[in-house]
Amino acid sequence: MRFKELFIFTAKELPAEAQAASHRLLLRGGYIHQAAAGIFSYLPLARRVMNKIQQVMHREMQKIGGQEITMPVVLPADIWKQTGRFYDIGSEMSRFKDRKDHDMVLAMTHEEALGDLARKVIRSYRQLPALVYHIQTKWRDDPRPRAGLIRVREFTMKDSYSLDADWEGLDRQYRAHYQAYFNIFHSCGIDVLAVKSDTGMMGGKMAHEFMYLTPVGEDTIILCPSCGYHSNRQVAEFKKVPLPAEEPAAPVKIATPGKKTIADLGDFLSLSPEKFAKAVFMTARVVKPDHTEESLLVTAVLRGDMELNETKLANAVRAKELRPALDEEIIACGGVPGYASPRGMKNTLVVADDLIPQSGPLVCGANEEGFHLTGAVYGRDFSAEIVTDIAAAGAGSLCPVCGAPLLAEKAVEVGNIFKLGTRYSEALGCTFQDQEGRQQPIIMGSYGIGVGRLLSCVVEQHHDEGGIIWPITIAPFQVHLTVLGDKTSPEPAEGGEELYRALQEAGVETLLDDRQESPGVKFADADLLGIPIRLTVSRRSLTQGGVEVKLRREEGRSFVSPGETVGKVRELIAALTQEIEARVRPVEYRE
RNA sequence: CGGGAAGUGGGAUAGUGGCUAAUCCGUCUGGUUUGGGGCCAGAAUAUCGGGGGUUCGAAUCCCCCCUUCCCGACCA
Repeated sequence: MRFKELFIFTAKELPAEAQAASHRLLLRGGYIHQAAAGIFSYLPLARRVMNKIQQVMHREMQKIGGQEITMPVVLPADIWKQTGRFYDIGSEMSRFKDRKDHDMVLAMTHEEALGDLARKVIRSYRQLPALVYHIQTKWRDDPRPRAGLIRVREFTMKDSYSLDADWEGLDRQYRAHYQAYFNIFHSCGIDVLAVKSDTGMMGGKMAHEFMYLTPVGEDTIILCPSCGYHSNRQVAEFKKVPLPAEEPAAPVKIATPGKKTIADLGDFLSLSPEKFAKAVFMTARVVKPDHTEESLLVTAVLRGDMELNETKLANAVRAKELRPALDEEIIACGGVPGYASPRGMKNTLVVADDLIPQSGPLVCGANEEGFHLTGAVYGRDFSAEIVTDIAAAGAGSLCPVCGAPLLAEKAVEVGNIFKLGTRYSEALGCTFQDQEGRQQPIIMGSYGIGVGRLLSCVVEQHHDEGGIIWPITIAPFQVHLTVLGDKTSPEPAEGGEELYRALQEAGVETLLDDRQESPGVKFADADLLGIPIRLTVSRRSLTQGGVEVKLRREEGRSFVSPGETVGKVRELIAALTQEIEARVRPVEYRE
């Protein structure tokens, strides 16, 4: 490809809104163009990178027996009604009516579409197991797109779906994906961590997320530096240390005017936070079996030194949505905001963290303006309908495995795998006939990777001040050939053309910068675009033996004769490719 | 959805009631230059996000709306 003919523009300056490095560099390098919030066009360079990423995906999917299909982006709403997600999912899913007044949706994922397909195709256990995948557009009307391609509304996802006759089969496909996903990320040159995660709107039995650690991420990962335990904060466990046993005394009401927070109370009573029981009020939206919804005030009781994990609480009460309760809602159920406790409240579901029953006497609200209660004991002075783990792990919490202090890191979720089980097959009637002639639900799994998000994470990991530094496996071109010519000395231009032709014939993907620009512009653009192997033909290079060879990531440069250049380039491509592929290795599966 | 910020040629900015809306980058034409965004000369491109209002006069003040970004809620 000749730079002159490339459909691209590069920029020194860019819109002020771009913050993340990948966003800035992809914009400046002319890789992407934003059409609206979270909606992008992909220009030739980005398209080429995505094609390469997709090649890696095809290769790894086919290695584990995946067959490529394509499912539609516009789907009939009926199948989404059958699984219930038409009702469970809010405005993140876009709906419309076609000209015949049928309810339609834009696919935000394809479990329903695949289920609909599978129930028509699969008849017998002889057709199982099966694995199909596609690379297709998804639309999720996210309330807050951000950071370029990291979080968008329209995006391309590689999603695969496994169909099995038994749970062992699902387990095999799940583990096969676990390895295949590491292979994909390693082939693209990024390091990820697989963490156990919440199943969220997908439902199902188990899920892992593949996390790329970066400060621009929005998820929080809890890590143990000592034993390697790691988990998404949403589901992270940690070791809770009960307080030393204490003689329970009778509860005493004490005046605490104006002391509404644990910190204020702690100072006021000279007690540390773990001596308190705090009540956190959330309003949950719960979907009933008839698809109607009801609101419910949930009173979460935690020890004063702990924070509420909303995902854990939402799962404990099976809430579709959970938000902080308004004061009016608390008052309506008999609570006094700032001085509230489960004592004496009505019409509320009380959920206590599992540490609460193991705690001795605690200070809690008296449900009376200006008063707290000391010496409150679980079971005697207050109780809960549900007792389970609802506390959030954070930096400094203790590792559930080895007890060392945990770390918290930001991360981007670049992929996920779900053991769906029979959640979709039962709802949609995807059954097969087993060896005994009985109809059984198909056991499903689903597995996704966001292509654009992966691309931008690669940029996050591989860039410097000047621009991107692509891993050779997914670079838009392998070689960036810069020609510095001038009218009085046509030799560099001629040499460049000749070399370009030779590289083309050798099958090397080459971008030839044949523009009439100053050397500074050309080198700056080459740094920005990030093509890994750099060749320069100039008067100076010709006097030094021929062609200058340099890697984007290194300062060092060498000279080879024009005749040796293609061979040298092949050598470099092989070495760089091998370097990346050496990262592809078996990984240990961990729950 | 809550909080904050911003919309001025293609991009980045200046311009807080008064002349023909300014500067840098980019673009176009001609010339020059070719090892790190070079130089000279000339040119085109703006109903100042949209609508309404106040005023002799509005990019500037007021009201409504739209869009984008950031933080949160939410989300894979």
